[in-house]
Amino acid sequence: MPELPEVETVARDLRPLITGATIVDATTLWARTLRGITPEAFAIGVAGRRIEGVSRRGKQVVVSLDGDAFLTIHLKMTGQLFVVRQGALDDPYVRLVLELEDGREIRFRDIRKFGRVGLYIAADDDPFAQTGPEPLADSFTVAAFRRRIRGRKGRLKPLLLDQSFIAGVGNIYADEALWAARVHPLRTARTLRPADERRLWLELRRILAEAVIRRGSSIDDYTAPDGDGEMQDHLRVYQRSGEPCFRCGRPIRRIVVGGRATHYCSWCQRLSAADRAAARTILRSTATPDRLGRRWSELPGGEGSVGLTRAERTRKAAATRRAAARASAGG
DNA sequence: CAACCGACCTGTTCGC
DNA sequence: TGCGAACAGGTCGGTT
Repeated sequence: MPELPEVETVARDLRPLITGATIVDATTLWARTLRGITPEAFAIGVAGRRIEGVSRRGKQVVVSLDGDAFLTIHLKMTGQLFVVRQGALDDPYVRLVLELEDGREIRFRDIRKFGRVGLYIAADDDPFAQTGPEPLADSFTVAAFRRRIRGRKGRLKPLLLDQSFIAGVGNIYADEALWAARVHPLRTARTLRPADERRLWLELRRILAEAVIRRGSSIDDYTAPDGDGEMQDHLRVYQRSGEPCFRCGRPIRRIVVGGRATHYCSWCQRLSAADRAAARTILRSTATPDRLGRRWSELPGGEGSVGLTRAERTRKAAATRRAAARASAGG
């Protein structure tokens, strides 16, 4: 589930590997991977172009090419990028291959086929016209955040996930930022006081910056060309349903907001009476406390550490799969 | 503008 | 043991 820190890591890993290389051909193995262009037109469009750099905008990797062209790569949930020598082991999940002049190839691997690659030549249209500001940019000041959030009427969780509001925030870092700022995910934007706005702005940036340093969270299928991140070991609420809150020890709760799992501490993240009344249906119908189980050592009378929580088992299995994917990608 | 839904996809986990 | 349902979640298009 690549969000801003994961995509930033992929872009940084890729940059020294492919900058200066020239693309000679493209092979599309799943046509819908391409956004609004046929495999034939795409291959013609990229052939002969030199890669001038790799950057990130929101959750997309941007590969700049000569002649005012660029590629956008959205990894969505399971997309991965690898650079391997041509003739590396076959992999059934590779959807697009960019062949390089120097005998290597860039592979876009994507189990669930949600990922999309776009080619833009000579600025026909701006794919980022609707994309919100970069939360880690210097220009994203607390004043800028306040200007954007004021006048919004919705709840904070969906708002943080709205890419036209802020670019790059996904389910993991939205939950983490709200927990760190002690703001309830169902709180409405208009009820935020200046101090709440400042904490949310500060914690959002602090957590995203920390996650970039830690190379992102390697959960499920996410990995970067140079290997897994470690932010998953520093998450405070995400996927910790039923486990104790790191601040107050009460169990983390899980609700569903806008179809997405949302984790929070009902003690540390308070809701006003008005917001609670408005959110009563959500809080009641989707609450699933303790569903994922907790560490034995933390149960009353529990002794020692017997086994792993479900989240831990899942992460362990996922790490094994990622290692296998890297091996089969030849890198 | 807000909120929700189904669609897009596949692999893993869970309940029966 | 096996099978199907539920789940994971980023975004888009559509509806209320």
